[in-house]
Amino acid sequence: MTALDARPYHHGDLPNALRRAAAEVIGERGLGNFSLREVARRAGVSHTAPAHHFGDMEGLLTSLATEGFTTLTEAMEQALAGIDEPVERLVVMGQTYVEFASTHPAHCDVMFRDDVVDEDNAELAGAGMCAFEMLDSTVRALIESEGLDADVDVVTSLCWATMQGLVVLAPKLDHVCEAHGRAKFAGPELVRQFTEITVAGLRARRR
Amino acid sequence: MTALDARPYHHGDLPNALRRAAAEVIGERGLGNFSLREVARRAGVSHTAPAHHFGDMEGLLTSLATEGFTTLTEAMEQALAGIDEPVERLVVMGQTYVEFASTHPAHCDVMFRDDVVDEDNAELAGAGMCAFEMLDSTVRALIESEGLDADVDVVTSLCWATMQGLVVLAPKLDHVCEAHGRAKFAGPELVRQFTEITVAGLRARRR
DNA sequence: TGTACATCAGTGAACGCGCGTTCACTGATGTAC
DNA sequence: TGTACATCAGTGAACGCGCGTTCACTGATGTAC
Repeated sequence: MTALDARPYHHGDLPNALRRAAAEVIGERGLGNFSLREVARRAGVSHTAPAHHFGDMEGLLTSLATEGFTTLTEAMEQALAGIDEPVERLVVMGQTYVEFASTHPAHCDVMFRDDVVDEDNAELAGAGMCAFEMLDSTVRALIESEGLDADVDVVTSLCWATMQGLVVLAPKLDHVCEAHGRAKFAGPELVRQFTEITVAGLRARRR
Repeated sequence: MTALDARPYHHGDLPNALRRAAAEVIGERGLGNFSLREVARRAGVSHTAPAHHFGDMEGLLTSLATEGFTTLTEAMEQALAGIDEPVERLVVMGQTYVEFASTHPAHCDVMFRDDVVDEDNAELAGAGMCAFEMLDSTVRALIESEGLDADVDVVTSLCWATMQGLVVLAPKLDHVCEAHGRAKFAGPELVRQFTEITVAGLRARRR
């Protein structure tokens, strides 16, 4: 146990503090103006300290992206608990993803930006694959349980791309709706409609 | 007419040269490492020259984004010439968009990055709206001609989000396919399948 | 047709700034004996 | 239980660099009279 007098020399949980600070910096200044020094400053640590844990900026951002995939996967697992019906699972996964994107924008910024992250990092690839597999297995379950005539990869890609696009376009879509004098979209409801249209399309093709 | 001796003091078409150079820089170093000085260098002009045309970096990138929307709209108009059937129009629009994204990655980077561009710029907003209207009117035509029970905004959003997501995820999807030992996706064919599934879903709901 | 002048486009030196990196260092912790 | 030493985590000064901005300037062009 450390004494209570002032701050100890060792931070105690610097890696986590740095990730939190990094997310903050990305949120406020954008990835374009990201700097390791600013992150260190916010974590209350000298500007050379991060190197001990992450090497350089790419290392820190890779770690942040990995944390993003892990957090997303956990949120999905929790939201999906007790839900077995494949279509409903797809809806909930989509809703969780859209929700995650709005509460963790900095993580999202980094998760799909290969130029800023080490794509070959094993942990990152594993965490990403893990999230992907959740979607993939649900799509497979849907296709098999209903005997649909569809390629798993195509449908998985369709679902993922749709959610990804929805997240990216959300501000723009709201903007357009405003210009058209219509109400803004409610995220979860839009996800449900997207999913149901897609599933209806797959079922229709089976006949 | 200027004489042929050496380069003239005035560039002649600096705004265009700067946009081309900017796209080059973004392509090679990413938006994160973008710099006005590097752009000026590539355009063969002093580093203070761009200010006369674009003010600052935001001005130049806003102009690049506007050019992106304009180019995209023109490409779509050309590709759609003579095609009247709404579903086929949607397919071709999607294919043109995906194609555009792969041939103009730098423009795309900038077109949907509001943090780097002046969102209130009238030209940019107009060019963006113009592209959006093409999609929107086609979706409206589809819904009306087939008497579908669907909200125009929802379907437009669905189409746009799907294409947007496809573009962003393309490298990642290819990567996953490789990992699964499957062939990579062919862009245009995937767009067609996505569109047909969505349309089938809309038709199924009408019944 | 000529001249004067305003305006526009581009130059290049100078500046201050924040950045990443390197370096020699110190403080804390764990482990071998 | 104690001591020595290696290792790990963090410091802070110094560096060189590319950046955007400012400034006084020059070269070219267009227009009024």
